[in-house]
Amino acid sequence: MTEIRLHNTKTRSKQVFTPIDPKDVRMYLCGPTVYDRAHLGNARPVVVFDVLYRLLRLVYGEECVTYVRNFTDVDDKINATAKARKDAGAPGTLEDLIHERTQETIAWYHEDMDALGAMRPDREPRATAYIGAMIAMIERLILAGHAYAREGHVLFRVRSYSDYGKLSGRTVDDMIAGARVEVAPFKEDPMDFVLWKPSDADLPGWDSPWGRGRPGWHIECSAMSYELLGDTFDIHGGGIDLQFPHHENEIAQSCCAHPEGSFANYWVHNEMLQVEGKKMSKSLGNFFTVRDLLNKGVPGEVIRFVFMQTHYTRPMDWTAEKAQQAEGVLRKWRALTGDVTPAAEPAPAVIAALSDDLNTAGAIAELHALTGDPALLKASAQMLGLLLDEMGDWAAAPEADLSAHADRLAALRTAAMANKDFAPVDAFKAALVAAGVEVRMSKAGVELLPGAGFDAALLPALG
RNA sequence: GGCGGGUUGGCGGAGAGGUUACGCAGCGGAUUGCAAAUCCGUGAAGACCGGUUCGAUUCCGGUACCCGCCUCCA
Repeated sequence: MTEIRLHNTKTRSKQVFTPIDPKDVRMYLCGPTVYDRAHLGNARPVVVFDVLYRLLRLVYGEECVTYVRNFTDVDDKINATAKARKDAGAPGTLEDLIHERTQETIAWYHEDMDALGAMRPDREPRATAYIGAMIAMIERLILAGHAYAREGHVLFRVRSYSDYGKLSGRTVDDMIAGARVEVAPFKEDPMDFVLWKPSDADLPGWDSPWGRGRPGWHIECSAMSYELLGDTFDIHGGGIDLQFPHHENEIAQSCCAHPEGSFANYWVHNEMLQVEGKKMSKSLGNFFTVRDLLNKGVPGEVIRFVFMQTHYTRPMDWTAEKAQQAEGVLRKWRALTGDVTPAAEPAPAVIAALSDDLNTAGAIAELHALTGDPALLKASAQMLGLLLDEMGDWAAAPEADLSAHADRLAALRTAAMANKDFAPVDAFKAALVAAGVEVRMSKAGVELLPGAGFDAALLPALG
């Protein structure tokens, strides 16, 4: 069996991956808050963990891997959008409008991530469907002395969990020193975080032993992973920005509510995305969504390829130049493998690269070495979620019958060869090139191919 | 202030204590009326200062610079 090694944030080292049960490998990824279109940074973990999912399925068997990615559909930004719609006169209750908003955002998310060649996880639980499980977990925490209710809130008692801070390598006292935590009079300790908070009439809420309210952000992942994967599972993933406080809090909640388990054995974090060397942010004006890129004509496959050229533990810089280069490579490979039947197995070198902590850049380097064997190239690329049949429309040559132009060019060339005046044939060729046609003239004849920027309207007249 | 990551050839970007990464671009050649495409070949690196070692870009320490998190932004 292929040995997979992963960088485990928990131990800060690359470790051999040993599943709890090779017949049931379980992975949880923190998914999006569904308040709007996913931006490009949201797509990075999706692609990273899609590659890991594909690798696990290959190594352990397709039926032996369970991949869970949640939708956070309880959020103030969602509430704000719904409220704005209601204030603008939209029909339905606030809850209806919230549901409407999250439904449409989830549909967008699926569209956009599908375009990147990301497989859908096995389970995509919505937080709102697990409120009961969250309340049950909070009650367990209170019972065990790890949480306390105050003024309609429930807070996690950080000092009650001695391992708090272990994942992110900090201690509670360190953090108090930096002290950028919300101070609330009802907190026993400034580091204590919210498990449950009260909702007023303008906010969505659920009945609970502590009154009508809504869950804090961290509890949903603890509750859903417990319900779907159990008290101990294999891999927990997400962006490195989630390491603290989100994942730290998840660990505290899960381990205190279910001390019989050990929660996630391997923590895998992807580094952040930058755009042209800078952090993507609205204030810098370099903020854009996956949909923006797709609409600009950047194929999802190109985005995926660019992502995969950088190791997931390194910051990834998105640049227009990389996208252009990636497109060129993919175009070439697609032309090479177009109607080829993929080999039965991907190349061992590609699997070896992936198995070494998801070395996608190394895997792509191996693909370059396979151009002499299109069937193997195709099988290997498809294992990585590239060169898939369903995502190749962008690379198809535009349909155009250029035979009349080819004949004309051939005639002009024949004449030029005879009278040594190449000006007319050069002019005609230049016009074709300007229309996006690739012109190939050899001693065998003339071949015209519609290229990437082909525009039939620009074709030269035949007269 | 606390914690963590990074610095590789013109550009992007990996692995490995000693042997060609790879891709793009460049250069030379074949081919072409000229090109394009294709094929063949090729130069080019490891922020800085020390240490360990027969030997370090790869291990250790320090310096500089960059970046992320500590603000429910992946």
